[in-house]
Amino acid sequence: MITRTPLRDQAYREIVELIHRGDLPPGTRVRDTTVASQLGISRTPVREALLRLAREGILAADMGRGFSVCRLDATEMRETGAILSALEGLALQSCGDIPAARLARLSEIDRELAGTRSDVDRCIALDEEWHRTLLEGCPNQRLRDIISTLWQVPRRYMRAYLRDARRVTLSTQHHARIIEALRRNDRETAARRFSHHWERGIEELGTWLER
Amino acid sequence: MITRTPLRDQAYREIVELIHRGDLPPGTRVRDTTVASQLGISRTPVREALLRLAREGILAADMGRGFSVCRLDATEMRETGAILSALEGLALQSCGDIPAARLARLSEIDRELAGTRSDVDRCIALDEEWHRTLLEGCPNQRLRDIISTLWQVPRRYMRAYLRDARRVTLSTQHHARIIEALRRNDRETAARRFSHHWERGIEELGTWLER
DNA sequence: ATTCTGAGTATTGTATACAAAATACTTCAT
DNA sequence: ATGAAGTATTTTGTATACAATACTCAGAAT
Repeated sequence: MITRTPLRDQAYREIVELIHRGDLPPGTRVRDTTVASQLGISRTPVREALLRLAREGILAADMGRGFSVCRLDATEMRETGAILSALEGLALQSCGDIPAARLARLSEIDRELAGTRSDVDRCIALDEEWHRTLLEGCPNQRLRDIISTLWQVPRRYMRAYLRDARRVTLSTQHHARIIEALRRNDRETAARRFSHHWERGIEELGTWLER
Repeated sequence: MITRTPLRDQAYREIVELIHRGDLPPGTRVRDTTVASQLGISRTPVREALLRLAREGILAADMGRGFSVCRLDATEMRETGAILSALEGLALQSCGDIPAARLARLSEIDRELAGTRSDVDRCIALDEEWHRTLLEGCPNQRLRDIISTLWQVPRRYMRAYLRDARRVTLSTQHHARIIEALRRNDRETAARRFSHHWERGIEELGTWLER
């Protein structure tokens, strides 16, 4: 089956890339004309993508003065963190039994994560892949969608933090303990450890931001 | 402070109204040109509003063939219901103590709800106001925002159900029991009853849809 | 030196134009 | 009548045009 994809979707992905690559640091103004000419398309689909990113909390849209990349803000981070924690918890619950193969894959990701010290981007990608893999079996499509959208927010904070801290604190310990509980099929404990993992992460990022 | 609001926001609200009023029943194609001329504005802000509604799951956007109002679907309803249940639970938890005045207001809404038998729209408005009032003190701005966006989905199902069932089953009993727990400051029980309330509602709508 | 002022430019929000694709309609063969 | 094929008409996605607002920065006033 063939599917033409709208330009706005491609534009969306490109802009997300630009932001996550750090080409557009927090606070930068994003001019639709500039992006449009960079991508070789017109303003219309670019603006549609920017509007979407604004709804997702990545960009700020002020009437009459266009778009800009949101500044990092501890409150916003804590807020989205709390939401993601709850939603990923829900997703984990509704997952059904997690096959051994997937648990093995999770351990595998952790092993690679533990071995990746210097490469910030790789670290974040692996951490996110870990979460995505964990919730792969969640049948609630919409939940998965909301989660992956929301993840864009903490990802920005993690990147800034890791860049700044110069040390990779993404502890794979928590991950390991969660996997351990899942292996025993103790969903209850796994969920509790999962939310604990989130809380610790949010706290770490929060105190760093408020330094 | 004066604030000009973008046309797209006004268009958004108008279209939401159209859908909720039932002028655009599920399955209807929504032509941007038509809406634009109805509202007396151009296609651009209308399309921006439609795109947003598509992201929110109210409209379906198929490449090359525009927008249409989503058909009612039990799975979708259950999915969003589960998410909303979790999120409103989280919001309730992070609310802090709920002042007696607000609890009184909740009872007041329930009283009015119990007395409103025939008017479907009024019922739904009251039910939603009840929820909004309950979570009024939630400091997590973004959470409140996501919740109110997601609410658009169940609202459509409730309307269809109430219209069809001809009887108002929106039991204020559950509400009363939640309020009772909150009066005793027993947040734990309140939260449990709250999620139970959601589950029952979802189930009722689900079985009706699958009739 | 700093703050105002205002012309000139850039950028935005919205309207319109246009080409491609989807839909509706007509015509003709069965 | 019914259905296929081809043509006209909408409608869509995207590009461009335009008017209004916001920014820039040189020069005047304090």
